[in-house]
Formats: sequence, structure tokens, C-alpha cells
Amino acid sequence: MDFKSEVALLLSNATGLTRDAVYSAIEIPPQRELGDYAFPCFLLSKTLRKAPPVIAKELSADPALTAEWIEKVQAAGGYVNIYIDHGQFSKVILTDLLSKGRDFGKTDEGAGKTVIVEYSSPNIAKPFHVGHAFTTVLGHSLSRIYETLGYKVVRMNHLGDYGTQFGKLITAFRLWGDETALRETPIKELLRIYVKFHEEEKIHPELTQDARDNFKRLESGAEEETALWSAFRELSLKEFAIIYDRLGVQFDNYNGESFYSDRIPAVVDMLTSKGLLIDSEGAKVVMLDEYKAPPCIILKSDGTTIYASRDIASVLYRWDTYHFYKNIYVVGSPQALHFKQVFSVLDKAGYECARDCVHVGFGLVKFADMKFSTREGNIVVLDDLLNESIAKTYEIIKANALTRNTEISEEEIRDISVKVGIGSVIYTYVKSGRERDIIFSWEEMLDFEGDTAAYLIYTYARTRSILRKAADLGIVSAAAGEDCLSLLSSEDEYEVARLICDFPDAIKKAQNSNEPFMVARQTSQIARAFNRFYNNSSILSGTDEHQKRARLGLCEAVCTVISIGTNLLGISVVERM
RNA sequence: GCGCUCGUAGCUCAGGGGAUAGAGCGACCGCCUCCUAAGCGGUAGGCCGACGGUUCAAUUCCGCCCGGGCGCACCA
Repeated sequence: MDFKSEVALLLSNATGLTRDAVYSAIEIPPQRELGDYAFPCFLLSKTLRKAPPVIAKELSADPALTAEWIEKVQAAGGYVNIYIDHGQFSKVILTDLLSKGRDFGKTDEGAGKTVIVEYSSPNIAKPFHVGHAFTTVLGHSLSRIYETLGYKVVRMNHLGDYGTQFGKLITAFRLWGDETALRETPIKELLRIYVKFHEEEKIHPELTQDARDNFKRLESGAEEETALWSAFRELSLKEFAIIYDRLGVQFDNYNGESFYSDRIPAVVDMLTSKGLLIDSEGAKVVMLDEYKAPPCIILKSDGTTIYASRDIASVLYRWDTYHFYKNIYVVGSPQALHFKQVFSVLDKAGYECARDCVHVGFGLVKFADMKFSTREGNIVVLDDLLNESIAKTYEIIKANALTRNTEISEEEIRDISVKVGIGSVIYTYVKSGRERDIIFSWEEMLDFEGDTAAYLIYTYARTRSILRKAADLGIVSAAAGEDCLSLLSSEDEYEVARLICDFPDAIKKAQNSNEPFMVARQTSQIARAFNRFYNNSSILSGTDEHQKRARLGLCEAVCTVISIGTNLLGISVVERM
């Protein structure tokens, strides 16, 4: 039973408005004292030609607005405030959750639809930095959110694995490469020779031509060059795999730029045959004035292709292969124009699927007083960030275990540190709207009392601890549908139930706007409400058996929701901390 | 110059036509003989960047301006 839509039904009967119209007009009052649902009467004042407060008064006395779960209906200014029976509300929502368990929030609204999520997409032979982590974390979370709503998700890692830099790498490796180093620390070695190439190039300009020739040979499939390129790619990928493993991320395929390169000529042919390709300053472009965008370059003046052409090829390939419902690109906001151009070109060429392509942008990653021994330039490598976070988390947990004198093994402390340390980094990426720049600050992200992963994980561990204790005491949690659940009618208990009730909706909103933070926010609100309840009420030490079992049921419900929420964000929880 | 985006509490961020604008951090004051005090409560703190417009109602929508960020053809 959905209380809001039941309220809408009653109001619809009383007012003559459609149920949908009422449903969308219903508000949640700003103060608890004002009831649980409110209907603003302003929109009726014109047709009824009465003042809103008058309408509210009349409506609140309407016999149509009665039900056994409605406590009272009260007019307040231009609003009709509806007070529902909190115990019954709690029982209904907890019954729903307890019967579904980890499936709570799942729907099949996406059944039969395929969503492609392109994310992560690092460059081969380059370090994986904190910007890559942003797309990786977002894309991973979005994938899980879509899956929860029944969509089939294809996770694509569009690797930067092609282009003239590979000619340079081949040249450089033949001159200065170290086989052993390449195998041990591939990216470090590749970066080393890449940097050396650029230094040497200044003194020996002939290297540039050699690199170009190598890339040309690679493009035409020459055996030696292809073998080297392939080795660079595979070894880099092996190193990325370690990072993905740490983040708990996986992909369905790694079709990068190289994969699409031989599909570009078809794009050029298609655009040519449709008469969209125009000569401009030596390059071939598609004009996009009607889309209020600058021309999109398809072929450079030297006749070679450019990233826009590759992205167009990839959309067409994906459409042919998956007939996607949505094709999502989790790529930094600065590339907004590029995607607008790519999608516009496809739209202009008559491809309807262009409208189902969406660029999900995100902001910059910044640091507040963090000292990193940055290896190259001012990029921060993700591994360094994770290691540092884990180390600092370890110190905090270790210190706390000592002061609290808990018996906890060194091994377990290490395990908790890894999960909380990595979770803290992930949470920083998903705690606010993705378009915002984010700032890493140890003080903030590792504050165990703030809006952080640690707080969330701690709350989860706390619910687990209570559930374990209850099992020891032989107290059985209330099951779905049990009447004792309606004992959960206090302010604190109702607040938790209400927030849990909104959780599935938060997942849908997150999907709709491609904003994982909506799940993060709802989850953290539930955790906070639970801690308030925990602080004010004793769960296991009461005298009323029914109440104990009901409260334990609430505890179990919160445990389940936090576990679902953190899982959707890609954060791991621990049994105790 | 054009385009996109943002401007809300000291800081980091939610909200998004409607009833007294919220949360976390920080500051101040409190709460453990009791299930994890890594918790909780309270207080202080806002002309929601400025000005106009639409509306019964604007922090929210529209316009203009100011300020920050980003992007504007052969890199990705």
C-alpha cells in the first residue's frame, strides 16, 4: 500500500480533480506538527471562486477524507493537512522491506531495455589519476542503479588505446625500453620512455618522423609494431585491473579507440553520401548552425580522422549491436560541447538514436592541503590517494580500538581500514551533485562523525552488532506482516520508516537524473535517523517482548537499506568496527 | 566576443513556484552504572549574488546585469 497515492485517491474523490493531478500537488509539510501530507488549496480557488483557507476548511470536513489509517484532517491556512496513523505506516513499509530483503527498491521498469554506460576510459600507458576515478566511480554506481531498475547494462571501457602516441612509444621502447621494467611496472616504464621521447625529440627531430612511420605501420597491421602495441595495451590493462579490483569495478568490454578505428571510413562515406560533409579551411566538417554549435570536424586537413569521427563510429556500432535504450557517456563536463557536436551530427544525418545518447558530465577534482609526492606534473595518481586514505583510516581505527580496548585482530583492523579507506574516497565522489568540483580533504572525508562513508559503515556495523546480540539472547526480529510492527509509532521510529519508504523513489530519481548522490543522500539520512532512534530508545532491553521484536525489525530494515545503498554506490560495509 | 555552468549559513553542499529555506563540518552548551559516545540533543549563524518581470504566491520560472569555473576547428 502506498499511502501517498491512497491520500491522492481520497482527495480526488473529494475535489473532483484527477488522481494524478492531486498526487503531484500533494506536499510533505515542512513541520512534523503540520501532519504527514498536505494539499494546497490555492489551485482550486480560481475554479471554486473561494479563498484558499475557506476551501481548506470545507475540504477538511469532507466525509470522503476518512479512512481507518487517517488520524485527522486539519485545515491550516490554505492547506489541508492530513495526519496518518504512524504505526500503520511503519507496519506497511517495514512489511514491504522485510519481505523483499535485499530486493527492496528493485523494479522491472527497465525490463527489455539495454543501457550502455561508458565510463573510466583511461589512456593506455598513462597513469590512472583521480579524474579517471571520478568517471569510474560514477559509472559503476550508475550501472548498478540502472540494473536495480531492471535495465540490462553494458559497461564499456572506452580505452584510449590508439593514436600517434603509440608510434612514439614504439620508437621510444626500441631505443630505451627495459623489458623487465615493462613487465613489472608497465605504466611507470611506458611513462618514463614517453617523457624521454619528448625530451630527446627536441634534440633529435628525426625521432618525430620515425614515430609517425611506426604509427603508420601499426595502422596497416605490421606484425612487429602490432605486437609491441598489443603488449603495451595488455600490460597496461593488467595494471588497471588491479585498480578496478580495489574499487570493485568491472566491465563488459574494453572496446577502445582502436576497436572503432576501422569503422571510421564508413562514417565518412555515410556523411558524404548524405551531402553533409563540407570543405572548410582544408578540413572536412559538418556544419551545425541549426544546433547552435560550431562545425564538427570529421577529417583533418591532412585527411586523417579525429576523435569526433571515432565517437560517431562508436555510437553507430553500439546502436547496431545493442539497440540501446540509452547510451550514456560518463565523461568530464569540459567535453560537453564535443558530445553535443557528435550527437548533433548523428541527428542531422537522421539517426533517431542520437536522441538517446546522453553525456553525463562531472566536475574537477581538487585537493585541500594534501601533500602528495606527485610523480608527474600535478596529477594525483589514484593508487596514492587510496593508499594514503587506507593508512590514515588504519591509524584512526587502531587508536580507537586501543582506547576502547576492543578485542579485534590486526587482520580485521586491516580489512576494515581497506574498506573504510576506499569507501571514503568513493563517497567523496558520490556525495554531492556530479557537476560540482569536488575537493578532497582528509579532515572531511575521514571524519567518522560527518557525512562520510565511515559514518555509514559504522551505522551498518552497529545494526549488525545489535542483530548478533539479539540472536544470542534468542530474540527474534519481527517478520513481515506481524502486527507488532505497528508499535513503531514514535517520532523517531516513524521518521526512519518514512525515510525508508522514500528510498526506492530516491533510486528512481538517481536514475532519472544520472545522479548517484541521490542514493547517497537518502542512505545517509536513514543512517542518521536510525542513530537518533538508537540513542533515544532501547532496542533489546525493554520489558515489552512485542516492542523489542518490532524495534529489532526496524534495526534489520535499516541494516538492509544501508547495505543496498552502499552497494549501489560501490562501497563495502563491515560487520563491526 | 559567443556558448554552457555555478553563485543558498564562516566552510562543504542539498532544496527548487507555495506554510518559519535545510543537512554535515566548524564554534558554543549539554548527554554514557544501559544494545558500539566512531553516537545523540541544543544554541548561535542566511535580504538564497544584484535589479527588473510573470504569478494570488518567486530563493525556485523569465530577462538583464555582476562575479567564479569551463568550452569555443584540425589534441582527446
